[in-house]
Amino acid sequence: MCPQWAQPATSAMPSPKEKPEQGLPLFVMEALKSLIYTGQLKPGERLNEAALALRMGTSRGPVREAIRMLTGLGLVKAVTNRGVFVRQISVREMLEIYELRALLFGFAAEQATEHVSDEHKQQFEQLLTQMDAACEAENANQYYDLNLQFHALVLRLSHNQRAHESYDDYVKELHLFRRRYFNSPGNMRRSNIEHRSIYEAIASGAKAKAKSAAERHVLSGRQRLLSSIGDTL
Amino acid sequence: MCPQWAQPATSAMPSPKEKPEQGLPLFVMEALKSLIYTGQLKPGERLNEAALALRMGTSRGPVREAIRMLTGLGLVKAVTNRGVFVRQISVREMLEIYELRALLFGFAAEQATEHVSDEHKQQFEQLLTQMDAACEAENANQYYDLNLQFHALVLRLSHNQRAHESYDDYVKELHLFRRRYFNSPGNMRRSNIEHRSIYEAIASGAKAKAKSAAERHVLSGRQRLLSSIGDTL
DNA sequence: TTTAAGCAAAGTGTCAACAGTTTTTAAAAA
DNA sequence: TTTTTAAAAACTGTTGACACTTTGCTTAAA
Repeated sequence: MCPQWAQPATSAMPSPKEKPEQGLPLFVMEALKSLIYTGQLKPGERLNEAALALRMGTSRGPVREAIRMLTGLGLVKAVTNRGVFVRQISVREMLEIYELRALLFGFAAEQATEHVSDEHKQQFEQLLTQMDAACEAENANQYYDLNLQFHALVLRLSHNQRAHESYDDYVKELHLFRRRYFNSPGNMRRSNIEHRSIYEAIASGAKAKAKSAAERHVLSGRQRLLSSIGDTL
Repeated sequence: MCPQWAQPATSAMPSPKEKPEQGLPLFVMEALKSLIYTGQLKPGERLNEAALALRMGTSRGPVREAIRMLTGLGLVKAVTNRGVFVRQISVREMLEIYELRALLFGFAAEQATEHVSDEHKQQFEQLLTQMDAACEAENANQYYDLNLQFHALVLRLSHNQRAHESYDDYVKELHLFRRRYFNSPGNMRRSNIEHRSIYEAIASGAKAKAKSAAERHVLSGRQRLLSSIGDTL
């Protein structure tokens, strides 16, 4: 469900040499974030300060500061004298977040009807055909990437930067859900049909329709995820 | 617009003695948060590590870690080799956040129609009469406090914990807006009329009406704030 | 008087050492 | 074999010191 998972899962740790003078803690934080999102650090797992410091080529100080940033971001949870652990979200939380994501995406689609230009329409159509192609090729990684772009375009057209940020936060949070999720070709096709109806509503200026179609799209995605959990339970 | 601002602005710093064994960084972070929300640390102001450490009775380490948590929370912004500064939000950001807050509150009110019980209705009515009383007494602090409780009750009845958290985050973020805002008696009265119509819609199970009334309420609040800015510009 | 260079003060960035707590291991008793 | 107890190993928590950067001030030249 995430493009960067496609990369070979080698220890793609940014070289400690290239410490872009922008702060060691920030550098370490990005590295940790990447470790979490790529699944090299799994939900529930503990972060060992000394080991991480060694791996990053720094002392424990900057590592601790990076970890604190992550607690602020809600990616990890600290327990006193015990360590910090990668956050794990429950099914209930997952459902709640999907609902908020649907709300936000519906809002964005609604607003997008007022800001979409011919140029944007071209971008939309290009994305849609590319996604169709990815469906045919059953290329889940590429589909996921294009899917992200589609959603990002809608959010951008909402002309509410904060909404875009919140939406991205929710999506990232959903990555902390226990299990990797892989789109089946059938799911991808169904999903792209929904994309098309969202786009058409936006392009034709049908505010209410765009909103409800966008909301339903996210909720359908939730349902697809939910049933794929049921399968593996 | 905020209850804790009512407290005498003495250096109400939690005594460094009572370090509840839950972590010094967390303790310091709470203290800093309080300093920011009470306005003792104003938006744009720099946080001096050494001075804060002295004030908190610790070394710079825990203070730095606390500050990092705040950067993760978005309350402060760090600039390398220069220090960290209390975040300042622009008018544009303020407007955007209000819009999201409206969306969320509308959603909560809509959902609340499905979970409201007789007991809750009693709580609502009590809050509303108390707010009426606060209007009469022109007690802005008390009104603000009750107002918070009213909103919290709606959010609680949404049965979406994450929505409640996001809503609170938005409200807190709005505190970083440049200027303190004080409710005029007229504003309080208008606001409470809106509260009543929200409650009545929720109590009668009118989903759509509850939603739109709640959205409009927040947007009206934004408008009231906006015009109070215009006055002082 | 104004501008520029250099110096001092203040502050942030990083680290290694030490203190206290938790977890693991091992040995002894039941 | 199972349970208890005790020592040790592994970590987290905190601190003071030191390096480097920025800022402000002083002095000297234009």
